[in-house]
Order: sequence, then structure tokens, then C-alpha cells
Amino acid sequence: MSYVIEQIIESLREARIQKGFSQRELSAISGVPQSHISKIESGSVDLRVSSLITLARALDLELFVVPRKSVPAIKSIIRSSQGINDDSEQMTPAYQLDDDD
Amino acid sequence: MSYVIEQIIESLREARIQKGFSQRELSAISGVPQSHISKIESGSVDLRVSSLITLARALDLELFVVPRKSVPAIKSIIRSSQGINDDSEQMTPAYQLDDDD
DNA sequence: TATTTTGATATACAATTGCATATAACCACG
DNA sequence: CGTGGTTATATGCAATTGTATATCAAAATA
Repeated sequence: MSYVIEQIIESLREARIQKGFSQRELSAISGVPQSHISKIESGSVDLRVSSLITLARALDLELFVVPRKSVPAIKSIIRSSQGINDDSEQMTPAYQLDDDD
Repeated sequence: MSYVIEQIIESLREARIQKGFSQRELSAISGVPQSHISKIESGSVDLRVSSLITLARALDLELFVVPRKSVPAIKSIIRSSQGINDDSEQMTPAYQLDDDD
């Protein structure tokens, strides 16, 4: 199993968890059986492109092939969009105020 | 067949042609049979992710899943990198000089 | 024109995917 | 600890992929 597949699987899994979906919930949304989602996430099946697209769509992701020379720029964009999410999480001090109470 | 798959197939085909490879040459490089490459390019098979990665690698492409909200930015990067290639092609007047001779 | 190259298509076969369904194992919580 | 939720695993089956190989028709080249 290649590094690229591992990265893709990791992206799917992280997106699922970030959205707060269990595998069953993702299954209900996407129409892919939970048992298959488990195998996909564990890397034990070599899924078809159509299946990957189906899952990605349910997780607000999209599949691309890009020139290898553009990879750093694209990783930078992905990282910065994740950074925004991280910032929004850090900018909710409500929990800290509760702790002070 | 979805729009995303069509786009991916088109990217593969364009990259192959831009590199000046025939399907047989790509087959030799990638290890994927020519007959299968023909089917992939025509959209008549739903290939596995591993096969897509193999072909992409032979064509200096890489597969990504990206957040849907990042899609416009990524398309912009891909378009601008292609623009650079177009400029380099236009900046080779050697053929025009030969015509003047 | 003859020859070569290119992409499309066919055949046969082993392996695997994806689906449906059920269950086991694991984890979190009260 | 008991309970419920989550993930992993198993079974069976139809359909398809990917491979090897060959051939054809069209296009390109010599």
C-alpha cells in the first residue's frame, strides 16, 4: 500500500471524525456499508475510484489529480484551511471561563 | 459516471499527450496493459485507486482528496501552472525562424 | 504506395470489490 | 459492573477489475 493511499485514507478518516460521524452514520449518508467503510479505513481493501468519490462527497471532500510540482502549494492551501478551523476552535474561550467558575 | 471521474480521466489523458507518450509507451512505463489504459481513458472501467495512483505517478501527477471549499483555490493553482507551460511553448520561435528561411 | 504506429476491441481467467447481513470485540459512560 | 455505541470481522454471492495476449481498423509515416 502506497503512501498516497495512506494519506487519502487518513484524510477520509479525519474528515469523518471532524464531522462527528460514526462509521454507521457515514454509511447511512453515503450508502456504503459500515463493514466496507471499516475495511477502507484500515486499508484492507483497494477500493474503486467511484467508491472513493462517493465517500469523499459525503465528507465534503473532492478528489483531484494534480501536477506533482503543484503538490507543495496544494498542501499549503489544505493546511491553511485546516489552520482556520484550528483557530476557530482556539477562539472559543467559553470552556475556559467555565473552568474559572 | 460522475463529473469528478471524467475530470480525472481527462487530466490523465492530457498529461499523457503533453508528455508525448502513446498508450503503449505509457503502458511500458507504468506496467498497466495498453488495452486497459484504453478502457480507462474511455471511461469504460471503474478502476481501483491503486491503479489510478500508478498511472498518475507515471505521468508526474499525484492524487489528492481536498476539502470542497478549497477546490477553487486548487483549480487556480493548477490553471496557473498550466499557464506557465503554455508560455514556455509560445516562447520558442525557432520554428518561425525556420519558416522564414 | 507500403509499412508502421496507434488506439480500440475481444477472449479467457484469477482475484477482488462491493453488497447484504450478522456477529464479535472493543470502548465509553452511568 | 451493565449497557449501549462503535468498530472489526465473517460469510456468501454477483459483478467487475486487471492481466496476458491477440487482432483489427484507422491514422501516421517513410
